[in-house]
Amino acid sequence: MTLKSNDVYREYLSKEPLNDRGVEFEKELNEEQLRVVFSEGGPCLVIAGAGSGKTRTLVYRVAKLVQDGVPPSGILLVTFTNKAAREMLSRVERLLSIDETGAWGGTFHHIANLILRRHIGLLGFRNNYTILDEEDRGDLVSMAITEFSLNENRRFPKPATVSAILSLAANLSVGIDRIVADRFPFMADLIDDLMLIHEHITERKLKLNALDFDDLLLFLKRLLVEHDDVRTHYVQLFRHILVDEYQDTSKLQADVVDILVGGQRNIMVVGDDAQSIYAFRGANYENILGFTDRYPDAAVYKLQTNYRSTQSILDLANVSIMRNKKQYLKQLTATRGTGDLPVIVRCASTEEQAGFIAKHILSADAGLDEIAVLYRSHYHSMEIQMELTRRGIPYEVRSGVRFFEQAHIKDILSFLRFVNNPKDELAFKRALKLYPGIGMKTAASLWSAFTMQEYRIPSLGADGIVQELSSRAKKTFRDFYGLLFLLAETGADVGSKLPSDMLMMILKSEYEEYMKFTYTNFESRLEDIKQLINYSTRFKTLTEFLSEMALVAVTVSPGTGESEKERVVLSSIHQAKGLEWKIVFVPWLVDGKFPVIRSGRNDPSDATPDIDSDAIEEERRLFYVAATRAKDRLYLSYQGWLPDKGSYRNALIKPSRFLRELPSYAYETQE
DNA sequence: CGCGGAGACCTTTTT
DNA sequence: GGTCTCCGCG
Repeated sequence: MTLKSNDVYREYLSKEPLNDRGVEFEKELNEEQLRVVFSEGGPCLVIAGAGSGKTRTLVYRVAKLVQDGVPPSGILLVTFTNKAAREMLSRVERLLSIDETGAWGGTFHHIANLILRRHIGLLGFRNNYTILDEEDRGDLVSMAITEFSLNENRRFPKPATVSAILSLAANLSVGIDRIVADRFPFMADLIDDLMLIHEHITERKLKLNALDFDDLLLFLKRLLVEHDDVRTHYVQLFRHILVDEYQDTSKLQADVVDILVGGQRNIMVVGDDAQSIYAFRGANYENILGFTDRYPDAAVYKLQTNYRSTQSILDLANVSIMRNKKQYLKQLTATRGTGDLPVIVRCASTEEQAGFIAKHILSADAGLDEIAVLYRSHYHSMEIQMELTRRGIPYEVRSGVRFFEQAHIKDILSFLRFVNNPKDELAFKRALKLYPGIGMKTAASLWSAFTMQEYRIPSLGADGIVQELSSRAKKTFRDFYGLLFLLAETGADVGSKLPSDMLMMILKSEYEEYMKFTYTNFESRLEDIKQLINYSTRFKTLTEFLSEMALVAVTVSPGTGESEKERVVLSSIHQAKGLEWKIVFVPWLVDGKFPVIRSGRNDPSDATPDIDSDAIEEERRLFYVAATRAKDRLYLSYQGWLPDKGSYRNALIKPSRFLRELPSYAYETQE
């Protein structure tokens, strides 16, 4: 069946104009996009190039569904970041001139959490479970390593590596042995130990009543597979499922989606295989390549018109990505004309590069908020930050330390974490150790005393277990315990006290005194905590607040000009996905830095100086993502000299292979 | 047993 | 820069 989309669209509008915004509809979407928006139910795969308006298409699709009478709560919109979800839903709201769509929108993890809170009892957990972040899981792993003395005879990989392996196994739905064989062959002799650790921390998490990020997805799948009634409920609830950035979904996530789609098969996925940059985390682009095998009746649309960049920028991106073997062929065409050639800039040093960027920012014919610096690794931004600060250019760093992951924020949150979930040993110890005179040992013995009281705060008499402590420790434990008692005072229903009130109580307790005493940067810590309290006022329950802390990434901006509206954005390329700026700088295009060469690979059999092709292809896609963020101007820069580790001299450096492999017609050079 | 200081080491990307 | 480890003192 072929449809003349414009006709359909006109007919549709004549019947039901999209309020006063119908005009926007016509202006913004092209024929192909309209066809996607108006496609009748059923599976739908949209393979769309960079800058093609994928998000817009999804937004309009959701709006149309709502207008067609699909209850908003029957729409599940899965996006990559919570921010993207919020933005998309608010665009739908504006489009329909309503206050709230009521659609379910968010990341896989967010949605999993919403569903699990209601049903996790079926899996043996309690619904006040803690969500563990990467650091917490790393701690669990290292505790296991210590417990089994795995470090004694040989050098054991870092907890983060172990964690990554476990995570990949979960997300790709395969055994640990497969992951090790495929991606970590040099660890083949450690498989038994890895299994041991895995089993151990799985048990441990059950005891802690805690789930890590992967568990959220893993348990959601289990819940849906094992409990027919729950599955039926959500399959019927979500009449339409839309997934953005499908190229970056993992096997596990695709499985969950396939289950939720059920018999209705109203699924639409949108993605660009050329922008798959999360394989290291278990993204599996078999999902997008194999979509039509799983849904043979799927309608497939290719969006190849680019509305963002000039043709010169696209040409450079296209010619670069052509070198990748694994891809759908797409030929992007710009609607915006040729534009200026991208510029490759050779700088002598890292500092000079920072100077160059700052100078061009100042002389650019664009607002500061239309300019971004996108880099491969966080530390690439160091000198640039310094230079921008020096010249008083306001900027905002979007990568790096997240606000809620800062030690002092996690410190104060650990009180709440514990009150919310009294089985959370990690939180108990973390909070307790903040008090002077309490270290590892004391915390551990107090924990075992506490667990004897069956995890109930009010039932524990503080004095009952402090007798053997030093007098200083005694006093601090009484303080600590008194505070917990106060926080949990309401007894049965912890949720009846507002999170912000609880944070205030912590601050008003002796804790503030200790903080003043312990930290030299007390003032700035206090400032952060006040910000946290401010942020927390929008949450009514503790569980909701803590979930948000765990699942939403808000980065700390050490940048200058907090109050300025116009700020240059400094971001990792990963975090810049889906965004666009008039002018984009990509620094550190240096051999070994971008693409990254993992020097830490202790694989003796890996004698090849080259990086394996899968990894290099992912790096190239990353380069592609970076280049296609630019609308008008693209500056690619590298340093000729870099400080060499181990010697006093600077080492001569080659430009990145991504620059060397470009044909000379694709760019101009500048010193 | 807690804690602070000194020095080494390492830096991919993140929900 | 940030974190981890070791050491010596109270």
